[in-house]
Amino acid sequence: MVVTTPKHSGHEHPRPRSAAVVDDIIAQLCDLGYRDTEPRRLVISAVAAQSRPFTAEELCSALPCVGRATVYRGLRLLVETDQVCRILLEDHELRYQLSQPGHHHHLLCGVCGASADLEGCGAEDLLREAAAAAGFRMKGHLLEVYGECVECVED
Amino acid sequence: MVVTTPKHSGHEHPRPRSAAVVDDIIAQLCDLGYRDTEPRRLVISAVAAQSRPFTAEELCSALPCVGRATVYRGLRLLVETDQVCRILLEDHELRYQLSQPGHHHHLLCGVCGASADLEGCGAEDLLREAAAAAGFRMKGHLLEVYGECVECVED
DNA sequence: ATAGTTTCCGAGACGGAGTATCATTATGGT
DNA sequence: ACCATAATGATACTCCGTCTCGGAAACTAT
Repeated sequence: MVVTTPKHSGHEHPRPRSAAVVDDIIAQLCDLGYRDTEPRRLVISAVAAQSRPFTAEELCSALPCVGRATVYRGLRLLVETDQVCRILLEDHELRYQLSQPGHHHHLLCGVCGASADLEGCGAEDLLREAAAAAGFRMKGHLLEVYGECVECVED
Repeated sequence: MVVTTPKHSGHEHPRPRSAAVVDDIIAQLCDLGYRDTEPRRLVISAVAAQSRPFTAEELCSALPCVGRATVYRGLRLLVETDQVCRILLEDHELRYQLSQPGHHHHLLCGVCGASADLEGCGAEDLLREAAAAAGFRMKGHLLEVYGECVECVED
């Protein structure tokens, strides 16, 4: 089942099909010196098939023929290479999602579990200033926004 | 009501007297229907004695004569009653700190581990707007700021 | 191709962090 | 003092992720 579930947004450059996504990511990993392996492809493929932020264990269940350690390793590699981002829910549950590289935050729906990207919200500068006012040099931050998405608000 | 003078004689910390802090928190808990117990006082006292955000396990080590489960329960109670706040480090380590009640964020120094409160930074409104622009109704958020504190920057 | 080198895999052991269980004890209202 | 019940503490357990290590697969050089 190759289902590319489009996300909320409007202007979207045509998302390659799942197979292409896998090839693309594998290519990038190869450039970094990592090998092109079957289990790795399966992990990437499963990640790409998710329409919602997912947990590592969910991924393991979705890949019964791939070792648990391999799934975790693959996931970690994808996070380190900025192909997948980590999402922290309100209850501190850790989830993952395929992401466009680059710094961004997430709007997370507590009802349906959907996530939407939030970019260029300008909060960074504000925080850096506020931190500086306290003699603090900001070097990073963690930000997740919780609430309800359009569909769930309407119900 | 009996006000037990806590802790065996010894060194005092330069902050408001630990005993008073303990009595105050215990009083609030009693108002909520919780009992005034010795282990509970020990936990609160140990929490109040910390000068930096601490982990639950650190607290357990600091209280060898209090059961681990009791320390965790006490900590959870303090968080639920808004006496103690949770702090999430960059590596996702969970720490705690005695806090003034009310919503606020933390500036966390990655060098010395110190934390400073950040209030009224205005980021909330900005986020709410940005979320609304995506048809998202914001109901909460998680925000931690990482960097270096004054002293550590100066070194 | 073939051999050699190195990464990667998978099964399971392991470890940290927090919760559940449950018999026992302590607390506080009467 | 009595007693219902909240709290404690030892420990078992779950969950999630990493580590270990022998064997397999993938790239490299020949």
